[in-house]
This record gives sequence, structure tokens and C-alpha cells, in this order.
Amino acid sequence: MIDLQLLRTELASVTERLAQRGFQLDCQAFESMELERKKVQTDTQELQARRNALSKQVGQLKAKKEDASALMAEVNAQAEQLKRLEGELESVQLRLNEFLMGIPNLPQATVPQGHSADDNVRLREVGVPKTFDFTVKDHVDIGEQLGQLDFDTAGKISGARFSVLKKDVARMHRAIAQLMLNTHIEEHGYTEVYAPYLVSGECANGVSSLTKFKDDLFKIEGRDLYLIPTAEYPVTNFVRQQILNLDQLPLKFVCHTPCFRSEAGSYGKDTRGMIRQHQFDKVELVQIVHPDRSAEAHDALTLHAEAILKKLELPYRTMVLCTGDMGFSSSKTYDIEVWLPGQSAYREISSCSNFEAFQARRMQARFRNEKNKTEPVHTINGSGLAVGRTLVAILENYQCSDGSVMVPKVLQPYMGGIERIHSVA
RNA sequence: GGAGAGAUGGCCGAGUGGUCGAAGGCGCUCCCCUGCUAAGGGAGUAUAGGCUCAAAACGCUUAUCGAGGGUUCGAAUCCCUCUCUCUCCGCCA
Repeated sequence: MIDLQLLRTELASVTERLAQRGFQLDCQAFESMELERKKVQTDTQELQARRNALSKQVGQLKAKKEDASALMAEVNAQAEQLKRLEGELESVQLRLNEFLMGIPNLPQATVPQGHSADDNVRLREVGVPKTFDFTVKDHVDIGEQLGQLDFDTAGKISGARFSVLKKDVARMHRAIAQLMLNTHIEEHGYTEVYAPYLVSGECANGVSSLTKFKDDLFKIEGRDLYLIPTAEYPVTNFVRQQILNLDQLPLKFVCHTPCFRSEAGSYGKDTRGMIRQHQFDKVELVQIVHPDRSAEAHDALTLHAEAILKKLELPYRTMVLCTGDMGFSSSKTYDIEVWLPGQSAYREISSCSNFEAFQARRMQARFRNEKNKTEPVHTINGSGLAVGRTLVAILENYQCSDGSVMVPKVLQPYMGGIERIHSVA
């Protein structure tokens, strides 16, 4: 949620900054709602104050066993008007809130301007895509020929966009998650957490906009519960409706969960293979930080995610998303893209965003600052990394001409020391 | 699933339909006293809004005692619904 005070005091500049990310703010609607709110709210509160004062007098009179019927009649006389005003106030505040909740975050000044993914800016490129002296296959062909990646069985059980992994590939999938978790807790100072895979609508709305994105989520029938599309949902909400002490910051959590996405808006996109699934595993990094330090923490978190790719010796590049390509809640986003030989392309494997106070205001996550005043915290998160896509990248980058796949050195200890995955046949 | 108990400020804990945003205690902050330490005395100490203001402070004001409704001139207190916690029984990975 955008800062209401800012909207009131700097409407023009806010509108301009929102326009950079392609959002047209309806200033007129806002101003007229604000005007209405102000009038209705002051009128209502005036009447409430009067009622409270009179009621107090009634109590005093009754304590002295005197007649209070005149005062009671006076309160009754305004009761209907008060009720009407209270209703109006509720309605205008509801509308105002809905309006606010529909406004995306303001982009940081350092975010490049642009309209689409084409305008994203490359921040760095690490590693060089390997050249192969044979015709490369994509992960689907590799995995199926190994007999350890099975989309037919998955389809039979659950339908499209699911996968079944077997034997060494299944084990590698698990090993990847272990490597990521261990790296982040041992080398980057994160605290491992295990969290629910179902969250309430309220929590979903805290990190994103439930009304805007509920089609992307799987909902539990008849209950206010959603399957998480990322561990960001439960973990960021750890601090919802809390006031943290200054010395508790920063909080750094790492959490491995499956993620569930309906992929409602991506029919026909990435239908082949494991790139875009209804269910995939992800190791998520979440930081709750002091506002003064969110930018540096965001950069650091992104490097924490990149460290995994370095360990796996996978070529990648890191992009700064332009204003037009950023997510709704983000003030700045880095995408990490891994090289996939099967597609001859860099594909997203992590997205690291600084939400600044946007989520914190929605969640009412605050801390006591140096002046002992409550202030919203800043929240940051990023994939560190998507496990399924990492598996895809390894299969494709480590493939050999005979159809086998080398196991990256760093994963071998997690896989009983095996150095290569062979076909089961 | 059955039976019962409960939810109050940072924490513990009191609370009769009326001067209760809430006694008392602990903790914390500031001040005083005390030549160390300990003890003692005093004051302060919720959150989110609104109005006023250039702005902050002050001031005025509204809401909040798990959540949401209701009764009432007036609700922490009475009624209804929901959520959560605890105890016992049953079932169970």
C-alpha cells in the first residue's frame, strides 16, 4: 500500500512516478474521495464527541439519582443522523482503501525507465555459456532419455504442468535445495524457517493484492486459505501487526517450500518441460530491515542468490527490471537469469525485490526507530533459487554427448558422491 | 469429533453497564536522594486515525480490552456469530 500521507501532500509527483511504470492514477477520483472523507469524518466525530459528553453527564446525574431524561432525549434526537454519518464514513473509507490497495508501489529513482522486458538493463554477466561439440538437447529430452523425468505419469495423476522425478534426478532435486539452504544459513547468515504452505486471504493481501492476483492462486474450497505461490507469503507475514525493537533488525530468513501457481495468464507459454509448473520447489530469502539499509540489503540478498549459481558454475546474468516490467508491490527488482543451452537463452531463475514499506504498511509491520517512534519496516525477498529451474539448468549445462549428465562438484557430497547420472535402462 | 475453561496494555493481573484507555504489580525511561553496590522517593510509559498548523510540538477529537455484529443515552462488562488458545476424552502421521 502506498503512503496515504504522501498521496495527500505530493499528489502530482506521485502521479508522475506512477506513470513511469505505466499506471494512470485517477487524481480526480482521489481528490473528491478525500474531500468527502474529510467532511464526513469531521462531522461524524463531532457528533460522536457530543454523544460521549452527554452520556457522561447522564451517568453523573444518575449517580446523584437525578433526572436525566432530557439529556437522553437529546442524544436520541441525533441518533439517526449519527448512524447515517457512520455508515457514510465507513463506505467512503472502504472506497478509499480499495483505491489505495489498487495502486502499485513507487519505483526507486535508480530504476531504469521502460515499457517492457526489452528495456531491462543488464547489471552483470557471470560465466561464459559452454560450447558443445554435439547437438544439445533440452532438459525434457535429457531427463526422459535418462528415464528419470516423467511427464506422462505426472499428466495421468494431475494433468499438465506437473512433473514426476525419479532416481538420481529426484535426488539431485533434493540435493539442490540442501545446498541452497546450507549455503544461506552457513555463509550468508540466514535463519532457516519452516512455514505453512497455506495462508489466509489476509496474509496474501499483506504481501500482494489479493483482489488483483487471486486468479493466480489455488484456493481451498470453502475456506479462506490459499496455497502459497512462494514462501514470501507466509514468511514476510511473520512480522505482520508487530512492532519490532530496533535491535531486532535485520531479520533474515531462508525457507524451502513448494510453490503453487495456477498460471492462469500463461496459456501456451512454456508448456514444455519443467520451466513453468503448477507446483515447484523454491528456496526463498526474506529480509526485514531498517529503511535506511534496505537498498544495500537488497543488493546483498541478490548476491546471496547469485552465489548458488557460482557454486554450481552455471552462467548467468543479472538484470535490473525497468519501470514497466516490475511487479505490483516492488520498488526495485533484480532478475537473475541462468543460461539454458536447450533454449539458447537466459531464463529467469530468481527475482529479488525491495518492497520498501509497501508490504509493511499493508501488514502493519513496524519497528521502533531511533526516535522511539513506530515506523514501517522495509521488506525484501528473492528466490535463492528456484529449485526446479536450477535442476533444468544443470541437466542442460552438464549434459554429455552420450546422454549422461555430470553432477556439479558441489552437489556430489549431497548425492552419495556420484559424479554422473546415467540412463536407468 | 465430544465435554469444559479462557482471550484485557511490553509482561503479569483486577475490572461493579456510567467520571475506564482501563486499578495494582513487574519491566522500561527520566528526575531526586545516596561518596561504591543495594535500597528509597517522584514523574512518565499503548496503537492507528482525524482536525488545527507552513511543519513539528502542543491542543482538541475519534476508534481500539481476540474479530465482527447487536442491545443501550452509555459496553472491557449484557446478547449473538466467528477465530484462536488451554484442559480432559476419542481418533490419528
